[in-house]
Amino acid sequence: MSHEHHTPNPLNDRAQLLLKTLVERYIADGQPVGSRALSKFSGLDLSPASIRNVMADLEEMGFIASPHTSAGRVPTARGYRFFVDTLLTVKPLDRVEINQLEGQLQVDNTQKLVASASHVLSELTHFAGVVVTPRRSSGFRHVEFLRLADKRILLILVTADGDVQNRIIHTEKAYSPSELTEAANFLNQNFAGCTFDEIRRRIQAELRQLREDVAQLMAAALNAGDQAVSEGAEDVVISGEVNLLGIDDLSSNMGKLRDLFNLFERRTSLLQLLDQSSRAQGVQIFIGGEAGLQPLDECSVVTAPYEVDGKVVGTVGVIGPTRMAYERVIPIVDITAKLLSSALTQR
Amino acid sequence: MSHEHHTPNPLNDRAQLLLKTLVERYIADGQPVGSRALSKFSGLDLSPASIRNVMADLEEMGFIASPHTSAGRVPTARGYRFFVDTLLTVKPLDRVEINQLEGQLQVDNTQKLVASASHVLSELTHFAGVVVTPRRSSGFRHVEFLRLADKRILLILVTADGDVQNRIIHTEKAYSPSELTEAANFLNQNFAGCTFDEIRRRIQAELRQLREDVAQLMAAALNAGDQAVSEGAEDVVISGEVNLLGIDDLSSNMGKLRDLFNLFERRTSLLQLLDQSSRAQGVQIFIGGEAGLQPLDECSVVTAPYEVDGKVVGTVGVIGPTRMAYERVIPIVDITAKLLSSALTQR
DNA sequence: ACTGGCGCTCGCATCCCGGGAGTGCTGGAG
DNA sequence: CTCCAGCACTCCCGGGATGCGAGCGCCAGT
Repeated sequence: MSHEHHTPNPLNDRAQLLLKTLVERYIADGQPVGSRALSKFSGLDLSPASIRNVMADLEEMGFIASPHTSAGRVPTARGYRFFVDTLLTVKPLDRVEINQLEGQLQVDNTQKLVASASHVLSELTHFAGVVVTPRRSSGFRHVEFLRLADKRILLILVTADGDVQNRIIHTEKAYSPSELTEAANFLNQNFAGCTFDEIRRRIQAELRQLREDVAQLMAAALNAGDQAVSEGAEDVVISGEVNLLGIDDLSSNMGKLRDLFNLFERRTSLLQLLDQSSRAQGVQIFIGGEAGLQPLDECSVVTAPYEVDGKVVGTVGVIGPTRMAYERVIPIVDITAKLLSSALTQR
Repeated sequence: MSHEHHTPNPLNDRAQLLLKTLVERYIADGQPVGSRALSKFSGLDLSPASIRNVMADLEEMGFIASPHTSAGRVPTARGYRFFVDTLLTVKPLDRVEINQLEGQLQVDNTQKLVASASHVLSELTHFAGVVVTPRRSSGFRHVEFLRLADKRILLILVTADGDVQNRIIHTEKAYSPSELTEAANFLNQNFAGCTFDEIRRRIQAELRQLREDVAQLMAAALNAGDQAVSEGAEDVVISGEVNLLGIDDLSSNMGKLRDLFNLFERRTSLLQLLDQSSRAQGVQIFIGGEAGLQPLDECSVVTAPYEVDGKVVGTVGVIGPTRMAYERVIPIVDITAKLLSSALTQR
């Protein structure tokens, strides 16, 4: 019995080094890497022929594959996975870049903040940036009823996290301004800080003490609140999809490209994927179809959750081709998530 | 002297009919139209040979052109122009479709309304829908200061048209709730209905009668108001760009397609184009490069202004390939503009 | 264990070639 | 004068055929 085969463990050092340089070369060039190229760039002093043996092993184990008989090798999804898990060396962003990034975030408004974060991600990576809008903390803070016309009232609702929703209500009765302020004051003074469910429960009791029409008004407000919380709850903001048109890896297959962009419009399934990431902590990477969505076969998604007051409330990420410069994208996503967290926390 | 050449006026009746059917065929098929096809579909009982003579004339006058020697003819930009100006017969939408369209508009909110209008346009035409957000009437209606923390105040501003802006202000001093309501009341009671410029002028006089800190607060509100009016003034909402990926007229030239999508992201130049249309009244059509933007040379833009209370405040439109079914798109854009107008007016 | 060499397999670019579609022109018929 | 059939011509397009280059696997030799 041979005490050891020539591939004792999953991967010996030499194979790892070669896999690493192969992936790096391929990411840089975009073209299948041959044995000669590898022998030049690996640093090891080996002839192409020897390298070919290792490559054959790597192929057998499913880390690399050749598009056709006489092309070089290309990393498979599994190859990329191993690469990012154990071979990759990320270089953190330097201070200047971080400041630059921070400067691009527009902090005056949650919506703007999220939009600018998404935009920054796409600008820096030249791929598509995605941000899942922060989950509402779903508390009630303040309400205002404003009379627009006899039977149309502008409802302004401020949630606990300081976001403002507005909505126009059509009523059956024409309320006077004093009725409106009365109703608003009642809600503001008694229920600030409660969740809408709480309010609904507690209000049942007090409801009969109020004049009927005012009660009706407040019911409308509650409904709007529920709707605002549930519907506005989670959405995903995408920026720079255009960048993906320039990526030749993707734009070769027109059909695939269409599918991809359709995925972006459908939002929901993308949201599902991004929500997965918010359970983990730190940067997470989905390579190729790992996410379970076909349109993404040739894409990778790099995500990181962000938090406010220590609780995860959303996810930022980048969608690009599988062949992306992970060592750059990963820290960018990481930092953006952290900046977004701190910007949201100190509001 | 010959009293008349064989093309007496710009176009005789026969030439017009042939041009019309040629454009219609081309719009339907997408393939260059030959003389034989024309002789079959024109309704005239003419042989291909005779038709060829007319086609030669049409080509000489620049209405049609042939991609290469032995293909049929395709309409030029000028051909399309003549077609839509004098040859086109639009069939108005039937009642059912209008109701359907109206049902898709979400009326509870200006932003939603605009977004849904854009979406509807793209759905119905299978091209890209664009809507320029309504110009602010720039009046002040109501303001609210809400204390978030010691030195951070949520400013809620309602403009005359019932839209709500919100913004977080960082102040040097920590205001008490009563100071905040005082300032808000002062503004609400004295200046409702004024433009921000007016307020600024009139407040100069009264400013010294107020406590300094309160004055500072109101100055912040005014600045926010100005900014809201000017910045939020006009933006363009685009939907269904994805649809354009499927159009083979466009997706053949990958480079052009990129340019087009970049145009969509840059917004500003698109906005300029759409603003032109808001000066005219009724549906307006820009064919090919008529708009002066190269990325659009193979596109047409069909626009119509919409109004609130009889004043034009924005534009809706569709961007698609030059080869589009104008007789369908035109009424769709027209009706959408009208529905949007009435939805905004009765708010 | 490593390497040089050999034969082999593909992809890709090029060229060639025939079929098809459509045109312009011309001469003749109504 | 109008129309039309016929003809020669041009051009696109698709399908082989061919040559080249890149890369691989294998093997024998060090």
